[in-house]
Amino acid sequence: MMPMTSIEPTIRLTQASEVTEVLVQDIISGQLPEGSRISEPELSRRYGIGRGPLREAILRLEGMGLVVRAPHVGARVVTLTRQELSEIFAIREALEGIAAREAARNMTNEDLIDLGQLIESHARYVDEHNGEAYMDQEGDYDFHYRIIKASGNKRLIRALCDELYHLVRIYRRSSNSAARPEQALTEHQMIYKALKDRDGELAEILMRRHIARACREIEAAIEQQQNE
Amino acid sequence: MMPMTSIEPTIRLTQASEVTEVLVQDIISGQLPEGSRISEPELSRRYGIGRGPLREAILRLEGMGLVVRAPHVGARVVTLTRQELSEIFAIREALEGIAAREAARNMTNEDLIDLGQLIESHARYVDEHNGEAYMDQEGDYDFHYRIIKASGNKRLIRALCDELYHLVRIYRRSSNSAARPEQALTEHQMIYKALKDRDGELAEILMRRHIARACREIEAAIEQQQNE
DNA sequence: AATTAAAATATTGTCAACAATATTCGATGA
DNA sequence: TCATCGAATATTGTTGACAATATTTTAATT
Repeated sequence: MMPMTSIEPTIRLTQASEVTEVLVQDIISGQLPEGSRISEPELSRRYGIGRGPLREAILRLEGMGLVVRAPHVGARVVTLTRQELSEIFAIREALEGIAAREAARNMTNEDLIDLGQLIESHARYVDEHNGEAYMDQEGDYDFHYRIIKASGNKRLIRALCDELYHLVRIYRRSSNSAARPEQALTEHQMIYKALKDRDGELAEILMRRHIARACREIEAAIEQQQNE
Repeated sequence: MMPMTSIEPTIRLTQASEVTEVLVQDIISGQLPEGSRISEPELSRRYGIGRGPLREAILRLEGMGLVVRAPHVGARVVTLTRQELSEIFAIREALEGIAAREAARNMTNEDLIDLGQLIESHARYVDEHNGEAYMDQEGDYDFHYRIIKASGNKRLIRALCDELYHLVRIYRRSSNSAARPEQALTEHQMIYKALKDRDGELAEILMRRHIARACREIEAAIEQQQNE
């Protein structure tokens, strides 16, 4: 056993999965804007692959909710109305709440230590940069990612990390959402404390409020954006 | 506008979507048992269609979580371990809780009247049948369906009705889960009252407890089933 | 006999052509 | 000029063949 010494782990990804990644990136980056058509012949030419794998990729995007398909008509990049965005956040609130609750039960002590270090590095960053930017919001994602992963619920992880988050990122691209870093940091610290205390109920409540607040901020930002 | 008088609304479904339905039914009915391989050539012959539409159907099943696919190996019907079943119920608890909360805000008065009638018919049924069977559990689904639909959250509806429920139904097939009807009916009535009072918070709490209890019942049934 | 290696087989992944449907463009009429 | 109808075009849906990979069978060696 262990016959081959190949470092390269023979991960010859399939074309369909590769082009799926590319399409996700193109949508999130805005190269394929919201509402734009997904033309099979065009993309087939652009990426130099047949329509078969491309269709598989589009099917996957539909599963992620990044694309809407109509029979005999084709696929379009989803357009996130304000309504839909708030729908997505409602789901996120529910799911991440559960994730926090289960994480409180399932996190290892090592997980907790790592999470504490992450928060400390965020705190330093916010301190040094006078509350600006907050690591381009990536740090926020890190925090949420780790808790979701720590929940140990595979379907939950898939639903949040592989599906919902892409949708949120689409929105984040176009809006320069403020994201008050001190406030967020404080909330993270409280959630962390609840996790460390293994208080799943409290962790859930705090996580839900954290996300609900972020949702309200975004809605306010949209409001403001529309009034200028 | 409105040029054609065709009653038949030109719903010429695509082969892929038709075979998707068939496969879902076959999986839920147990004709394709848990863990069995999904062979493309075999099913292609059996249903008399090409492999293209069949692959699209399999992709969709994967999106629903009914099937697990491995590159260059193929797809298998998912096998629901006890662990996974409890994962699914955790997600259901979170999502249906939110659905109840939003339904309390968005239900029309007519929706409420209809729901009340549904509960009354359930009550009559339980009364007449001395607490047996409870309409093959279909009535329970009806109740949940209506609340989910009434939430008005399209993504939530899709996640619950088009994806999660199929998974629960797979399990229900093999187990003759008892489902104590009086208890369930009482819980339904309480949820209904909260909805009528437009008390979203309470409706959410009650719905979550309702589902958590069902989950515990199922786990107990599994336990018992294994010990015989 | 058991284990490994190699060939044969079967299955999945991909491609290119064809069929069915939708969209676009232009012609015709009022 | 505008609306409506029809032909032309383009796109999606489907098929069958081929390529790449995995699985099974067979053969050979220890």
